[in-house]
Amino acid sequence: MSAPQRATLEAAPARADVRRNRRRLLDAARAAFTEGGVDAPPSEIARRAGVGVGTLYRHFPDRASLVDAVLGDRYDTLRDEADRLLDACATSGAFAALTTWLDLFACHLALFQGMADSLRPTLLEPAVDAARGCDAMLAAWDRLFTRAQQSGAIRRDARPRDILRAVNALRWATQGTPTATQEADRLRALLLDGLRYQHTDGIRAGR
Amino acid sequence: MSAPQRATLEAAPARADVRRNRRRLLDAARAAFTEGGVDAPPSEIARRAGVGVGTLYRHFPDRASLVDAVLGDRYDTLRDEADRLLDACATSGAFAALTTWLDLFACHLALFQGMADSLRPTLLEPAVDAARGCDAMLAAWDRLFTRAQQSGAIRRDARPRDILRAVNALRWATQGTPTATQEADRLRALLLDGLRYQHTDGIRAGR
DNA sequence: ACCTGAACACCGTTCAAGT
DNA sequence: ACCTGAACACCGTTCAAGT
Repeated sequence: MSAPQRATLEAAPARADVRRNRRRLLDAARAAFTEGGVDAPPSEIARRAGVGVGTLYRHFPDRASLVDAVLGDRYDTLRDEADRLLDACATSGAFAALTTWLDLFACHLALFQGMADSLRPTLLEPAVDAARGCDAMLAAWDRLFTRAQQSGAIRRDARPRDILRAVNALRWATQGTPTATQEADRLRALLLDGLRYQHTDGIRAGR
Repeated sequence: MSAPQRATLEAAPARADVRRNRRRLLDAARAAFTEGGVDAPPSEIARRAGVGVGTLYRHFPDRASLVDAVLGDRYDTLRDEADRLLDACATSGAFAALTTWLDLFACHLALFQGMADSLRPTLLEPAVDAARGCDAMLAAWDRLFTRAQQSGAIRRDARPRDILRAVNALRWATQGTPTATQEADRLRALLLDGLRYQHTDGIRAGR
């Protein structure tokens, strides 16, 4: 009864000026995020958009919803890439598919300053956040990861969500430095070598 | 001329009530950190200590100095442990020494909530913070790490500071969950396997 | 000298008034 | 319905007044 109405309202707001405000807010937020990271002050975003702060809060009740709206269909794209790479496993190998996708994921994390912090609760298990439109992506990653395990490309005693959390964390570790991306890549390569390390003696690393 | 005076003043404040206030502030801060993490509000710390907020700021101008004061000689202890383990390399092996020390480091990071965030700038290179009394520890870690590289226990294309940043980040990734320590241990073990992974074909992991 | 806590500055969010 | 921005709540820091 009310479900279709809500869907319609969310998809296409009634008035033209409301759509225009939403568009302006998204553009302003993207610009502010690019310059100051996802923690850019609401007042600045509203000022850039030429609207009052109240309008910002009316359109996007909390920061997560604003960030997600700016991100748009990025998570869908990442899911599609994961599915595409799953098909490519047969020819290119499961490990290559894994690292290729994680490069894309790392690139996504580097979009704005503060993305790693923003995503941390979402990647926890059980997730603290309601999943922010990235459920499908996470599921696709799980499939890709499981395939790599089944093909013997990576060790079996690792969990898919762990790796995402770790990649996110390694990005966080280097943020704010001029060579952040380069250093995060290096740390990720190290982690991935650990992931494909095959134990020959049954002894766990560490203690 | 003025250096000895300053040292004397820092070591033993003139008045008894000043020493008492400092002691109370440290006890209160430790308690507040334990309950609410290192970001515990100054007002709460002052209230617990039974002093005004101004007294807190007089004794500890910024939060980093308060955290470091509460930490006390922990960094010296960690440095001593690193030196001790350096001597033990001959008998127990360099890799075991490395992982043992990193376990201690990880344990240190778990002392209070928010420790990872607090330490991140300090572990950057070039360090953003003035080194917070952990220079000696970092130097000792460098020695332990170099020894492990020379003995062939770990790969040569890794940097000591990288690993510390990564271990810090992996702790950050799991903080706030009931099984944070356990999960951080698991991720660290993965990273360490990557660290001792010896390339047999010259091909780097990932692209 | 040192301590106090009101005052100040700042920032995120809400909501009464206006269109 | 939606928009505005002053008002509110909150929190970290400072500093004039007091001891």
